[in-house]
Amino acid sequence: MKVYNTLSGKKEEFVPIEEGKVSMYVCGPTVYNLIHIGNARPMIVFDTVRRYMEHKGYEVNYVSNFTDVDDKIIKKANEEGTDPSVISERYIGECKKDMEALHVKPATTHPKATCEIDGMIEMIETLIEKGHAYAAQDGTVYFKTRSFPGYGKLSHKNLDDLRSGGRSLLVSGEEQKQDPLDFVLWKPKKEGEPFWESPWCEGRPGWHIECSVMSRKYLGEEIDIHAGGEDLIFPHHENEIAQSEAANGKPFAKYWLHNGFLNIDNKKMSKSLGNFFTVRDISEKYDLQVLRFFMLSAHYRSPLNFSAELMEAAKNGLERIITCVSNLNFLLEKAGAQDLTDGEEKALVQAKDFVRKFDEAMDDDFNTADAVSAIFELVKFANTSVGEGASAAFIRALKDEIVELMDICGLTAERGQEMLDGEIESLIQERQDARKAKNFARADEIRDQLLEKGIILEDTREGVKWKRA
RNA sequence: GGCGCAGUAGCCAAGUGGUAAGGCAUGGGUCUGCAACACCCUGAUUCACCGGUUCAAAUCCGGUCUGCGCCUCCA
Repeated sequence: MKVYNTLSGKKEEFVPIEEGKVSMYVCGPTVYNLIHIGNARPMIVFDTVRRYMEHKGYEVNYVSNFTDVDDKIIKKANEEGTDPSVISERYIGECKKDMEALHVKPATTHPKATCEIDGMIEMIETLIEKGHAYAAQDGTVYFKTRSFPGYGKLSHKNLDDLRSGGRSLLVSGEEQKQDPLDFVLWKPKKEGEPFWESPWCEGRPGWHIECSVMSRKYLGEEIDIHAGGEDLIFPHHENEIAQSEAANGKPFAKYWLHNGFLNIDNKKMSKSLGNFFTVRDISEKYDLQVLRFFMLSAHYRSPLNFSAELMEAAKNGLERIITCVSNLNFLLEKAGAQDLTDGEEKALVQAKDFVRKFDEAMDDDFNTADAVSAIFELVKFANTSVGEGASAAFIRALKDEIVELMDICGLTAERGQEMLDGEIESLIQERQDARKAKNFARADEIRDQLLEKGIILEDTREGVKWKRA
């Protein structure tokens, strides 16, 4: 399995620190509002990475934090006249609902920054002791960027470029910094802000230290994978590396994975442009599984454009796969013969090629676009090779393959066993009787009646099928 | 200014040296009482442009144009 490592700028063979196990940290959202579809991309793609790893037999320890102390949370709390924790708890709850609908598995641990303050203070103390950090007059603690030789290795920047190129870095008004590139580890409280006691002042942690501490606590000093959006490469992840490696004295994460941005009409999503969508917005029109499928249709490192048309296309494509599975289930019930014929055995060997293609695509830096295309090819194969007289074993084998590949992607291809109301069932029967008697007016009337209730009927050679709209 | 990414059919999107996957949409067909649904078939002599390397390039090198991101605790 190869993964693209931002650190080296190359695809590398994935070799976990401990055989058979994967430790993975994914930077989570700041919980000040409903998550937007951009937040959903890393959740979906790295959940898919996790699922694939698990499919390969790895035991994955997956940690993703909630940043629950932040200016925006405090601002919102002040606006509502409530405590910041009320805001963060509310949106953690909402975020978890969205994740569930997106089929993002809960992390092994979802740490919250506010519960890890002691660990942060401890790491900051270590950094000061080792000469990598210093406290200013007002109690602000800064990381001394120049003290860490590897600074810039992730984002491939060098300090001198940053100095000469940086715009506001030099005029940030933070003249108490020894160097403009130094960043905050601990900052003093302002009036009305939540705060914690510390050796330097009453205050709260900087953003970057949170992840270094939570990652170490739940996964250890050295981890396999650290992931997040590409915008986090600098400064967030660069700073995490500096903090963790300076404090622990050993390499931090072996592989750094970053997803590309989600754009709207090739523009960055922003509230000011009015092209801002929350996951909840999308859920009003689509099963969120469609959003997941849409995101998996491109490679995770590419920028991905979002639009209503593309969601429609994704919906139709996903529907094709789901329909195939439901057709197979339908045929399964009707299947006469149970055992595979020789021809069917050969066909199943052929079908394995698509499964192999799927695995090869995923092994190549999680190329979900290619993996999904393998599923489509398998669907086509099933559609063309399952005819009348196909054996139950054959149909089931193909169906199981499709369902399993979809499951690795976090997609549910098999509709649950939905029970028909006795009323609906009898209406369908009545319509069948009417059709037999060529009373098509009555038949159409019943069809319309059911349609109003969201039941779509399909008359096929094998009988009447129905589905919910 | 510094660093980086991208430009493949109407749209989306794989492919990174060996002669263009897959999906959506369109068109044709099958099925059907009709319809809807579904299914099958259908598409780039060509990969932004110009040069170069090579037996061979969408893929490598140089240049040009275009779009985008990061350098502001925005995933």
